[in-house]
This record gives sequence, C-alpha cells and structure tokens, in this order.
Amino acid sequence: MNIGEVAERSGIPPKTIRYYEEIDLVRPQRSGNGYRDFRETDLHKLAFLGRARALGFSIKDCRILLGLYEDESRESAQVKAVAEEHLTAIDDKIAQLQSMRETLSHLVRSCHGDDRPDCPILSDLAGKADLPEGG
Amino acid sequence: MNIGEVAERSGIPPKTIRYYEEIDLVRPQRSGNGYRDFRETDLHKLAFLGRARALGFSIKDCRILLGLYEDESRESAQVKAVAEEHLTAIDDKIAQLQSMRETLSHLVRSCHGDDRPDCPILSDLAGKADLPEGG
DNA sequence: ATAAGGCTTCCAGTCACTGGAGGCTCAATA
DNA sequence: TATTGAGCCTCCAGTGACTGGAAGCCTTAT
Repeated sequence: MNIGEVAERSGIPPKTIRYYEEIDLVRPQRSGNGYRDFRETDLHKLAFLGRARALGFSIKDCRILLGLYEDESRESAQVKAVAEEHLTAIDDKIAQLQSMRETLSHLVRSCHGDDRPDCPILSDLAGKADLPEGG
Repeated sequence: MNIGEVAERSGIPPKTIRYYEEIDLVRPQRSGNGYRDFRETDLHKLAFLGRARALGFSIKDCRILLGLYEDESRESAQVKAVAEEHLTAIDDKIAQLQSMRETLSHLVRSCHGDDRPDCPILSDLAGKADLPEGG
C-alpha cells in the first residue's frame, strides 16, 4: 500500500504519517522505487494512533499505549493508569477554560459594545476594577 | 526599573519579558550599562499582557487589545468583538475536551484495571467495539 | 580581591505537525 | 514514444509562546 491509500483509509494525512515514521511510531517497508510500502498492520497502527490522538493522548502516551497494545502480557491496570492520568489532565484543562470563560463572559456582558471608548474589558485588563463586585 | 523587579511586580518571568520585547510588545529603554530600563508604563503594559494571557488571549489578540487600550478614540465594540470571538473559541475547546472526556471516562470505567491483559480501552483504540452500546 | 547574583546575548529545544521547494516515478493519453 | 499530471521522495523552515542553558559582562557586598 502506498502512503496515499493509507492516508485515506486511516484518516491521517501523508505528511503526518511521514512524521510518525520519522519519530519511529511506524516503520513501513520500502518498495524498490523508494516508496513506502505499508502493510495492514501498519494501517492498523496508524488508525490506533488516530483514535488515541483524537482522544487527546500525547505522542508520548501513544507510544506507551501502542507498546501495551502489542504486549500480550500487559496488565490492563497499566493501560488504565495512563488513561486515568490523561483524564485528570483533561479535567484540569476544562476547569481552567471554564474559569477563563466565566471571567470573560462576565466582561463581555458588561461591555456595551458601541462607538463609545469606555470599555470594562480593557479596564479589567488594565487592572482597574470597573465591575460591580456583588455581581 | 531592572527586569527582575518588573518580573516580580508583573508576575511575568524575565525570559518572557525579553521575549515580549523581541516581538515588540514592549520597548523598554536601555541604561548606560546595557540593562533594560523599564518605566511604570512598561510595567502596566506587562501587567495588562499578563491578565490578557491568563484569559487565554493569543499574543496576536493581545497586540490588538493593547493597541485598542492605547487608542483613546477606540470604540468599545471593537474590544467586545475580539473578546466575543475568543469566548467562542474557548467554548469550542471546552466542547471538544468534554467530548473527549466523555468517551475516555466511559472507557476508563469499563476497564477492570487489574493484572489481566484484556482491556476495553485498547480494544476501542484498536477499532474493535467492545463496549455495550446501550451504556 | 573575590564571590554571588543579576543582567546581557545567542542558540537550541519544546509539541505535533504543516507548507513548500525541488526532483524522481508511475499511469494514462496523444 | 513523448508528454502530461498525479503521486511519491527528501530536506528545510515555520508555527505559538515560551523555556533552558551556555558564555560572559556588571554590580554589590564582603
């Protein structure tokens, strides 16, 4: 299989697949013409990677997960640990974004947004409390 | 003011302040000895940047916001537009993370996480539906 | 005189790609 | 058979927003 077909079937762009080879996530063989020659197992690996990345796992985590996937004597606890840690990281990010969101939406709501220059958003960023504290 | 004091008072590390100068966000003067010499206005700008960055605004947005801040004839609508766009981007990110979170927490819950090798997390990543669909 | 700490610049690394240039190979068509 | 055009190759550079480290000057205190 050439890279184009693999890209289509795995949903991962050719550039990214080449990058994954560069960092040793996949090791396709080569045809006589120098083209990469992918097997079904390579395709599976790439699809695996695509799903793991879509869940937000880092490349480092993907490497670990792939390793566990290919290790038949793995313990599911190891997989779960990786996933739980990632889940915690996601929760942290969500919390951080929600905190930003709250502050920002407050500010947006308090800004009249017309042709006048006074703006509570800028006042807040400038460090001047300009909003009613009591909410 | 030397960079150390500005760093302390603005909460932005010296490295980052130097970086901000490099990309022309601040333009401190120089003392005879080559040291950066910050004014109060520089400090205010940096504090402004710190707050904007803490709200997740990109450097590009920060540049725009700073420009609006310093433009006394701005219209608050311009500021609000930048903020609203950012708010939308935040909402998108939150939604994406929550979707990941949901899938992932499902998988984590379904994995027994012991010394046995079978693992629904890996099965899912491998593309084999292994979970009860009905929840 | 010396030592510690702060300041300087410059270079490289992070993360996970992505874009583009320049050039080879392959399949189909005139 | 010549020529397109698409697909493939490698290599280099850029993204965003810093961050770490090396090598070296400046200042302050002892």
